[in-house]
Parts: sequence; structure tokens; C-alpha cells
Amino acid sequence: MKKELKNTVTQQAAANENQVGISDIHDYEKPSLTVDCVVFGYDLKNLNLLLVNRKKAPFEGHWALPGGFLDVKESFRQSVARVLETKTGMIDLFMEQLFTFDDVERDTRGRVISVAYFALVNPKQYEIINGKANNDAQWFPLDALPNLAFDHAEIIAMATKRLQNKVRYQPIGFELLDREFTVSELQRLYESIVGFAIDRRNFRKKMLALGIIQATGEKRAIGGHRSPDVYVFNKEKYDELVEKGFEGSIL
Amino acid sequence: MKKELKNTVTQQAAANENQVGISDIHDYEKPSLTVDCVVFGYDLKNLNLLLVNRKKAPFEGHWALPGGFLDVKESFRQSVARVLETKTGMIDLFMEQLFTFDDVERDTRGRVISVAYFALVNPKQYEIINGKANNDAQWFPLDALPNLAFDHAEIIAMATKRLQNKVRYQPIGFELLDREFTVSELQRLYESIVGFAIDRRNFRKKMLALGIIQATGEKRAIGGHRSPDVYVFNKEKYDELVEKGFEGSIL
DNA sequence: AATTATTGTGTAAAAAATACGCATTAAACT
DNA sequence: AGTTTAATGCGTATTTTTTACACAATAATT
Repeated sequence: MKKELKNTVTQQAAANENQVGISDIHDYEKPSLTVDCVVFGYDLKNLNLLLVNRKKAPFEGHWALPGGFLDVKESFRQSVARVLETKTGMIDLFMEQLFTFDDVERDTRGRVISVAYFALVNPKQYEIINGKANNDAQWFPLDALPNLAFDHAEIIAMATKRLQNKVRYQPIGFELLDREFTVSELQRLYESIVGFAIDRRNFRKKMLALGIIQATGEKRAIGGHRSPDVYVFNKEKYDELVEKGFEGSIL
Repeated sequence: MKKELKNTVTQQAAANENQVGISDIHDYEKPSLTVDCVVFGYDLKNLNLLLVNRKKAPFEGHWALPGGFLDVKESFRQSVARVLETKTGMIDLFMEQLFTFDDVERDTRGRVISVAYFALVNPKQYEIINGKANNDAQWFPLDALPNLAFDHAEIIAMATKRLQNKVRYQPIGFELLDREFTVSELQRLYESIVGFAIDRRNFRKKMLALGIIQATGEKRAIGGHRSPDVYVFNKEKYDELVEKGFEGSIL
């Protein structure tokens, strides 16, 4: 009944990161555990996704979700945070567990199970990453993604759908926009998430009725037309509604 | 950098099932992966949960969710199905992935990560299980659970909340009721899930309007009052609505 | 001063959710 | 056999929410 295992954690970690062959991985390995994170960013025009370029096989040269091997001593959140900070410099992101992907064939190197998270980030706060020496992390518009490694397209599809559903019964935006924003900016964010047009006046009414946004009293001069009022999120009300989800829909 | 691992899969499986001590588990193990399943049953009166009695430490004698070690060659669904069939005799249950629990301290024996599923079942189809020789599987009313092993109370709490949310935007019942049922039976099921009273007449209207239930033309004689019409689910319509989730709420 | 583009506000119509009245029927009880 | 009891089937009124849309205000540009 007993079988000797000779591969080590570090070897398997390496296998996961794909620096060695799969010869060490045999039928009686334990599954390897990785984390992958779907990072959504919004640049006031499009929803974008943060991808990293793989330097090694398999899928060398392909783009993939930032992810990595789970250290046995860390939680998933810690693991995702570590990976994101290492590969992209981002810290303290809003993140949530998405799903655990377990298809037996999802990784050619052996049994690799991936716990996927998704995160929301204001890319403005991390412009640096595109200027990093090793340009291995890059933003892609959600509607123009490159070919992806492994089952990452599937993971992204699920994350996108989750975000679309989530936004309908829970306020979103805090993490994706600047501290100060206009109602139109918030609306455009919602529209790029759900993918259809929302009535301007009803959207404003709903947001104000919910109490999650608060006028600062200032106006923003963009020119060519009336200057819109500037708002900030009402953090307490926002969190309160996030907590219980709000009744009815936004759209 | 490399450390030898001498414990085997079967040893770790055993550790998971708690037949050996933790001396085999040291800092450099890979995390162990288990599946746990929250099985909801409905007996026309209460929502019940299927629990199994632990025969070994830790938590010997405590009740726990049916679960077990993930075999490296099987998917989660296969693993859960295998565990349920082995421990309770149940097969072909409706099931859905719930969440993956990764608290570093959730198992005293080492790092054990559990992928939790929840399932819905009509207990009538499996009455045998309570008569099995080893009476280690048993139904408990959801509102009168015993002390639970590990973080299983937390898992159950999340599964219950998930079911309550799910039922509000997706039809439920197919898996929990007999093929033939009355509107009141369906309503009582919904009420035991969400935990509050629903207006009888509005509930009926909603269900009929959705088209998910269909009158058979027969009536059921229960006595003491008018005999209710008997219905069956309209499988196509039901699946169609499950697919896209239905707009608006049931309650 | 007229034009253009976008903003802020208000109101009306449509749809959905909620509340509730009442006649019907199968058994139990005088 | 008539009366009572308890749950059922059907219908309608009220409230709330969602959706549609009109119009004046404002900051540049022509």
C-alpha cells in the first residue's frame, strides 16, 4: 500500500514554476497547489486585465494570470499578495476568492490545482509596473486579450461573469476609481463592467438614494460644457451595503 | 534547499482520516487536500444536514461533514461522489462547489486545505442509510446541530447562506422534493430555506408565472380540508431558468 | 450671440412586488 | 344531515420599484 515519495516540496514548486521537467512527477504525487489572480483595472475608458508573460515552458511566451505555488505556511490571501507584490509591485488590493480549478488535465506537468482569486485595482496607483526593467507584467483591455496559458481563459471568463453579477447587487467602484470622481465616471465604470448602456438620470438617482456617494461641493472643469459635481464615496454607507448586499438592482 | 519527504500519500491520507499521529507531518510537507460536503435534505418539515460521526481523534465522537482525502487522479466532484457513496450510499446528487477553506490552523494535524461542496438530496430516496450497521451517518435538523469538528460549523454557515441567496434568484426544489408535490409543499421548502413566511397566494402566482411547475390534473387527498392539486416540475423550463438565473425574486 | 456637448433635476408611465378578500372543499364534529 | 374547521384556488387593489423621457443650466467653441 505504501509508496515512497522522493520528490521534495522545492522540486515540486520548481515543477510548478516550470523550471524542471516533469520526470520527477509520477502517479503518486500529491496534487500541487497554486494560486492565480484575475486583476481587474479601470483606466476611465476600459476594463483591463493584468497579465504576465511566461518565460518558460509550457506556454513559454504566452500570457498568463499572475500566480504561483502556494507555500505550505501561508494562506491563499497571503500567497496571492506575495505573488502580486513580487511580479507587479501591487500591494493591499481588494481581493476575493473566485473558484478552485481542478480539471485533472489542466496542467500538462501533472496534477496542479489552482485556487483563483480576483482583485480590483486603480491602475493609476501603479503606473510604475509598465516601466519595470523586465516588462513581464502588462495591462490588456478585457475585450482584446492575447492567447492565454493553461485554462486561464476559462478562469477569466468566470471572474468576469462573477464581477458582472456582483455589481448588480453590491456597490463596486471604491477600489477602481480615484478618491474623487464624477457620477459619469462612475457610470462609465459600471457600463464597462456590465456591457450595456444605463440611463444617466436613473443611475444618478439610484446612487444618491443609496447614499454611497457624497458631493464634495467642488466641480470639475473639463470644458466644452457644464462642469460636473465631484463626489467621493461614503465609506461607511458603502461598507454597510457591501456587507448585506443591497436590495434591488442598480441597472 | 531540498528536504526529503518520507511520508507517503497513503500515510497522509491516513493522517487526514486521523488514523495516525502527526509525527509524520513536518514543516515541509505539501498541503493536504480534502473535500467536505454539506448535504442538505428536506423531509417536508425541516431542512436537515447529513453528518458523520468521527471514530478517531482529533474530534473523536464529534460529528463532522462527510469528507475525505482527495485522490490525485480524481476531480473534486468525483472525490465528493466517492466519499458520499462510501459513507452514506448516496449517488448522483446535485452538487456545487462552495468555497475552499485554507485557514492555516484549521486542522491541528498540519496544513489541510478543504474544498467544500454542498449538495441537495431528497432523503426519502436514501432511508436505508439510517439503518446501516455502522450508524455513523445521520440527519440533523439544521437548527439543532451538534458540536462539530474542525471548522465545519463555519463551512455549514457559509453553505446555508449560499443556499438562502441562491434560492432568491434561482429555482430550487427539483432535487429536494418528490417528483409529485403540492404548491404548499414547495412553499414550505422555500420557507425552511429562507427562514421567513411567504404569502401563499403570491408564491403560487409566481411559480405558475415562471412556468417551472405543471399541474398533473390529479389531486392529493390529505383530509380535513380541500384537496390540493398535484404538480410536477417542468424540467425544461426549470433548467432554462437555472441556466440564466431568473430576473426578480421569488419572495 | 449662437452652437455644441454634457450636466443636474423633475415628472410620468410601466412593471413588479405586496397585501388581502372570498368562495371552495374534504374531513371531523355535533 | 347540517355545522364547523382548516387548507386550497382564484382574484383584485395597493404600494413600491423600475423605466422612460423632457427640459433648463453651464462651459467651452464658433
